[in-house]
Amino acid sequence: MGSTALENAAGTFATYLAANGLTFTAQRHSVLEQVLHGPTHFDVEELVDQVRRTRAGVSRATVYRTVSHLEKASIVRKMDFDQSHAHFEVISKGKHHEHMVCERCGKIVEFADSRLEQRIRRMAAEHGMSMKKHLVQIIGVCRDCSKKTGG
Amino acid sequence: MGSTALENAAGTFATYLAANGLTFTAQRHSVLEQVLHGPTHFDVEELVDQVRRTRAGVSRATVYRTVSHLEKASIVRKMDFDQSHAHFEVISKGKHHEHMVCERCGKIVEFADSRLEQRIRRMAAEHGMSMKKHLVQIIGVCRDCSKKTGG
DNA sequence: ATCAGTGCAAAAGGTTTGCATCTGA
DNA sequence: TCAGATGCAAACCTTTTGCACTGAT
Repeated sequence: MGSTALENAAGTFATYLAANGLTFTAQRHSVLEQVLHGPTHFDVEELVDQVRRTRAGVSRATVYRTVSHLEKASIVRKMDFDQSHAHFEVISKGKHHEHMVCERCGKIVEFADSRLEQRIRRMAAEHGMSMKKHLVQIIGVCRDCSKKTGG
Repeated sequence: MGSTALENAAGTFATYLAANGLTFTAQRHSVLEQVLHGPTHFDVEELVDQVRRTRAGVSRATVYRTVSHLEKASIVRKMDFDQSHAHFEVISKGKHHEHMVCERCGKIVEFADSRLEQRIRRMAAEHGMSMKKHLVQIIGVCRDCSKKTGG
């Protein structure tokens, strides 16, 4: 299942582009490739660096524009972890999950809990909200950091 | 209990300022007052306008600096609803709550659910995370907007 | 040819900061 | 008095955009 996920995503992106009369250019290939090979969580500046390391000649503007397309194609998802800059997550074909963020080391741990999800759906329903998406974040100090200096 | 909450918050702020060798200036009074009189959720630009309406001569910089102090004093709390600009919530002495945001009209509804909180505490514990705070957001279309154009 | 894509540099927004001046305990 | 506070404008940072040029069909 190594390159399969990549091929799938590439297919998804190609479909999205075609459906919108857009072109799968070399630059877009580069950006997609780096997004899929890189960490699950990233911000655009990191991505620009990554892409530049691999392929010279992709401008910052193009990276931003491509990420925006990847978002529309549901290959990445914008996360509002921080107000200062955008942060994205590569959407795995896996299950929905939430996030824990360590405020000391910045590590992000994913978790899922069906009872939690259930509760959230119920709350939305009780308030007459047609839920499009939801977000759960736990901010604290992770196990490793607690060991180092105390929780 | 009308002005009591205000007096309490003013007291809290005064204590915070004193504890840090800072001064409770006229400008800081103005900003605090507007924060307490204004809506529970606000962004700085709105606050600048509000303060300006009441008292001329409070600069944007001072409003930003004061809000930052209010945050440290735990009178307001920064919310990461949106990556484009900071959004704050006045911390009521009331119970903890989460938020639902309508993506059509921007309305924010607060809700609380002990089972949800319980589940979150459990998840943190299971992952060895010492939780400092958490965040739950439900994004969707509210009842009113659903009525207007369909959910 | 034609229409989209790209790069560059400038523009845009929100937020922060340097500095000279003012002020309150 | 004198450290802290303020206002202004410039600086900052991330993200977006205008425009002329390039490229693929």
